[in-house]
Amino acid sequence: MSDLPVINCCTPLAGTSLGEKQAAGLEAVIKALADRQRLRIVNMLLRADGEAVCVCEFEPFLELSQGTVSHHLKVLVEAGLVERESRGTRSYFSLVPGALDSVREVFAPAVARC
Amino acid sequence: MSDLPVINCCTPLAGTSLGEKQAAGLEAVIKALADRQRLRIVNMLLRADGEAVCVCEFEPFLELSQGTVSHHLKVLVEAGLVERESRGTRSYFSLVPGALDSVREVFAPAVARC
DNA sequence: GTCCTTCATTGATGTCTGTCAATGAAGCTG
DNA sequence: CAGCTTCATTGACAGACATCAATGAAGGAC
Repeated sequence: MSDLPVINCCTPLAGTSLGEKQAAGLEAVIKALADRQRLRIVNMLLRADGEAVCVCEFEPFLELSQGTVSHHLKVLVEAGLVERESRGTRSYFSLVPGALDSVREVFAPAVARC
Repeated sequence: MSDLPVINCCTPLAGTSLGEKQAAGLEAVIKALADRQRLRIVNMLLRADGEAVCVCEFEPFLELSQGTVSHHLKVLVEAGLVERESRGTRSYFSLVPGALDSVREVFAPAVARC
């Protein structure tokens, strides 16, 4: 599982026939979002409006063990939706600009795109 | 697992703090989309442009056993994304109008909505 | 240097899920 | 009616995944 490119723009679901391989790529990104705790993480990051958020802020909100929080963040990073930044002994996370937009576009109707 | 209402409009992720319960509702819908075969089904339905599609058309495209195809369609129906219609001995499926739009709106940025 | 804090990783465990083969139910056709 | 077609459901099984507790790694404070 190398680094997944975030969904290619101009590849909406309504476009041409979706083969197994392309579907698998899309699946990887959507799977990263298909978990309630990770949705809450994305929710926090959206509300932070671009600001990076420290791991220590997620933990009390999610009420999960520290290791589990770290796991969820890793999943989001590997999906290309979130990026990590180290500051001293802490880690800060923020949304990759435009990543969620790409997800949104996948479900756009079959009209003019990009 | 009773019938899931499709995501409420005006409930974007960028809105207020997402609790466990709300996150679980969203999770259910996105989980239904987080499978490559179901993505391909949605892809076919989008390309059908509102027309209902027979099960027997999905099967050769997906190259899965008939029972598995039936399973995937059931998941999409229970998520509120797709609806089933019986004609004689056949079943036809189509996208629930607006359902994907609701998914899209969930990932909208924190600006003007609805 | 030693200690503490913060985070990542590992290993273990129980649950969920995608798949198939087999069976069941419901509608046509003759 | 009997037989056939189409689809849904069931049972079984392997693989994936969310979670925790425990351990490891790296940076700051003293």
